[in-house]
Amino acid sequence: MPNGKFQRNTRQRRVILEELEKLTSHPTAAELYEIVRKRLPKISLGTVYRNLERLSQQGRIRKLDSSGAENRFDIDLCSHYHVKCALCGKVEDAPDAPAKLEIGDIKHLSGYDIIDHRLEFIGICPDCKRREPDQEEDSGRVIW
Amino acid sequence: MPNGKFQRNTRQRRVILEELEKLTSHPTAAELYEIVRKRLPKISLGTVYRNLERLSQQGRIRKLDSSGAENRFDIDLCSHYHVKCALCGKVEDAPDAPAKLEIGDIKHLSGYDIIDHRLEFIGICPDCKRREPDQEEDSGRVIW
DNA sequence: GTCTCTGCAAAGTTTTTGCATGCAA
DNA sequence: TTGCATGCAAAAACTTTGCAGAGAC
Repeated sequence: MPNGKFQRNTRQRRVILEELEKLTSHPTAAELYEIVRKRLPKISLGTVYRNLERLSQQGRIRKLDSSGAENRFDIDLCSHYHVKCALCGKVEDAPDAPAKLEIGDIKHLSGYDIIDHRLEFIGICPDCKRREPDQEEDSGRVIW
Repeated sequence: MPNGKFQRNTRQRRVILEELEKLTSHPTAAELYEIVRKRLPKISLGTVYRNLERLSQQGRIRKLDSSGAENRFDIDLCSHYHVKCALCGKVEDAPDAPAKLEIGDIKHLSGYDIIDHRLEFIGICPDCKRREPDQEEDSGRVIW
């Protein structure tokens, strides 16, 4: 998939990609910036954004921003689903649901040519379950 | 579902909800602001945001922000799926896929207690198909 | 040497918030 | 009257961009 433009292989881009690969959860740009900064203290947030954008245009990573103010990024090795915690906002990979095949077969819908789909489960993660066994009322953290 | 707080039934909130009900697509806060402004010229963007937030906490509408910079809002009459245009970013309702039952049965996943799920199809809408029969390369509008 | 990428900082967007006043109940 | 909601404007949060210098090839 030609992007038209020649791209340099910079240290910054390599480190960003490497750190993203290490993570099982999917960080926001700011979170990734903090992580990358441990290895490249002088890197700027702008560079992180620019690389994330470029990598996602190349299809090497994917923008998620499934719910919440900030975008999150994911290594796009193969398509898969996500689970999101309704309380803390964390996003992790979910094992492929059996529904995958069925959904993947849909090519046309409401006049649209379907090229992809995204399935996200919303729930309470183990950490949050432990932290607050049952928590209702408006906590100011309703994300969806 | 108690929210703890007494809520007034203001003209602004009513109009926001009414206009949202009229739409088949799911607007951003700014789009809705422009629409509502035709009926209430003095309403402020802040009020639209505050009401959208409150309504979504009550569960009367739902924040989508499925992909893209801005959040979108949807009347949450019953749960359903969405189709999003990869080119123009428009979001519409999709007919329930047969997969629904299957997916809905999943209650636990990766240690999470699942309380909901969201399925979004990504494709090219009829308008965009007409406008640019086939369009690749970086158009500066890659949304996902 | 050429041309892309970076760091920095400024600017742009989207969303939230403080405060005095307005208005529903 | 009470106190939540509004309008306005300022601030905050997140993202993009311009530019001169650095670095990849």
